[in-house]
Amino acid sequence: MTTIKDVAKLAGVAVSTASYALNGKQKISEETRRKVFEAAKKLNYQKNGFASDLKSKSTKTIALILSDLSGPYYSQLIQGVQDVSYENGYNLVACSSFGGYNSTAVKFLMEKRVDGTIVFAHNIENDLLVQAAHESFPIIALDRSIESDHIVSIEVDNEQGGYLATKHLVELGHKHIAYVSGPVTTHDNILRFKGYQRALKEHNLPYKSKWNISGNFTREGGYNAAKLLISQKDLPSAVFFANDEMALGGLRAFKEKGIEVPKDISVIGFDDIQLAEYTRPSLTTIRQPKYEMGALAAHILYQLLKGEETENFYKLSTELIIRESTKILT
Amino acid sequence: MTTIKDVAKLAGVAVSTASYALNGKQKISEETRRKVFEAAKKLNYQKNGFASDLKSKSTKTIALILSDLSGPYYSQLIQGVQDVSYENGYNLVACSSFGGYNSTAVKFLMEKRVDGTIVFAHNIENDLLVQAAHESFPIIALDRSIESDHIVSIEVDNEQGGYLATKHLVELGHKHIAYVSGPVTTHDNILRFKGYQRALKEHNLPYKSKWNISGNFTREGGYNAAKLLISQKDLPSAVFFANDEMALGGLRAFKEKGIEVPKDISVIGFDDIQLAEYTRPSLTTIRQPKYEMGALAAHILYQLLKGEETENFYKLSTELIIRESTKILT
DNA sequence: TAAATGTATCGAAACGATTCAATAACGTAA
DNA sequence: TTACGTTATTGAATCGTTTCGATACATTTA
Repeated sequence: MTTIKDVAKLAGVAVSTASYALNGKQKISEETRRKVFEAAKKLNYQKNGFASDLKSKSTKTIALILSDLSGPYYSQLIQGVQDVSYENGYNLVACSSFGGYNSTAVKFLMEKRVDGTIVFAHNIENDLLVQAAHESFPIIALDRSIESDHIVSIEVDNEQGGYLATKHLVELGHKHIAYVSGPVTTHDNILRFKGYQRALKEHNLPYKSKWNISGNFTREGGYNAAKLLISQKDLPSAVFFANDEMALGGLRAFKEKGIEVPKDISVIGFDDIQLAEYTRPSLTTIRQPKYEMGALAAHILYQLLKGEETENFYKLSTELIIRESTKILT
Repeated sequence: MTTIKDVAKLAGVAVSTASYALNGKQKISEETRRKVFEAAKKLNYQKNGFASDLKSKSTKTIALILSDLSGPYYSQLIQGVQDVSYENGYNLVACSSFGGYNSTAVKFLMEKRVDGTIVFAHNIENDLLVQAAHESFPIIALDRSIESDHIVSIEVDNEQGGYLATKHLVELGHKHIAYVSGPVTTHDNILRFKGYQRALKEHNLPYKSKWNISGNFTREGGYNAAKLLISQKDLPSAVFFANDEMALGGLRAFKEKGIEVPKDISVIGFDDIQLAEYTRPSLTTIRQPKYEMGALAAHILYQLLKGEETENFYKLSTELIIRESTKILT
């Protein structure tokens, strides 16, 4: 590989001069600048990014860490981050935390290969983030709440979302509302469930534990949960699936058993994934402001990188999207 | 930030000893190893990735360059790349070529911030790839064909796909088959169109230019193209949309005008995007082997990085997926 | 006991850029 | 002519690692 040394030699100038010329940083005569660029072109010179970063201690790049790079779920979030990064003239790379401690994500976090990062990956523990964060390496943690210097947390108000979903069903006249949960220990699930309970209580509806079924946040899980509900004696008149994927599985299960949605049973999901609008019936759900979340995260990160002050906790609210899968109880 | 120097000092050993201990590379006594790790932990030492990369000239990381990070379209491709990368113990980062010459992608390409790269982004020109590729920096170019050292091209057989789609319609008895094209200059579109023409010719069907409408590969474009077809006098009995997005737009246009698919008109797409199976009617289409493409690309890249020989051109074939949007002409 | 062998540790050079402080070159004012 | 200011150029130090070759010391072998 050709280095700046080679360029300098060919151009007949000092290495430092070549560097100044190439970066346009200091007064360099038109004449030598030309010579340097000519030499660089002739040698097909390209600077070594590492060497440059090492010296200048800045990469003008941030990383977005996701638990799964390939998830269509993230698409809008990424868009938000991307747009704001572009505006700020920063580079963006995405990497996955798949593989836990050996993952690309952890490598980027620990070895500071970027100027800062946005983390949306629950398989990375809080401790690790706390350890990695630093004055010169701010971290934005999405969908969790961490109390630590140089870390800003952004959460969607899952409790409010759970409440909204349940309230919608209640207002349609439903009194028997099942809740299909995600993994019971997850932050998201706990809060959504809390919102569900709050709405029930507020409307004086009893909570029945037999209507709380675990679905694991997967399509398959939702399918099985719905099957289980059906096989129990009295079917509720509405089901709140704690995410859309599970709701999709649920819709399939109901269809297979000849139970019509929304005629026989109302279904509501959570997330508003892209597919939600294309299912038959289309899915009523709680929209998470994903684009906004990404944009906000990036925005705050750039503020921190500029040394500005910010809050260290933000909460975004959700929105009820009414489609065809819920209707008034007759 | 604390450096290895600090660690060495605290542990009372030489810098080189600390490095050996931390990396487990050379014989180091249990005693000093312990001292070094203790010091590192106490100081919360984390190595500087740049410095390390600079010296060792390898990052154990590859980049996947996409024209749009957020596109759900890429999901399976990414999955393929990710799986193979994980098997090979390499790190993967994804970056976008949005922004052209100022994009993150170009920075990664030119400054060699990774060991090699897979490029699936048409807004990066061949010349740039040729310039960036190097013995120590192999590039896999997807969906285009480049003749150059250290670049391997992988293409989906678009011509065959176009042929397959058209043949399917012909075999269903259709004689009047429209083609809704993408941007006319794009590689993909040209080949798909070629396949369409070959199938027509092979079955002695005439090609009518009024049935070749431009749809720009977008949903909106497909919608407008379908509208245009409808407003022309004689409607064809089948339409081949050069991608699924346009087909989606087309379906909407037909529905709005009360033209039933597939009763009144058959529709076929190209790509087999995730939504294709959820539209009403679900979409008959040509599946591109995206996962396989990603996996193959990664596989070849790792072969090159190991210094092994490979072909420098690969072609993958497509598959007809029959769903509800096409039927026998009655 | 001296020589040979082996092991753990160390010092210094290197990677390829950036940047500070020093110098050279040159025109201008005194 | 000398002194000075300005501007373009340079040499050398530096960033934080890795790694080569040297060294010191302990152990085995002849």
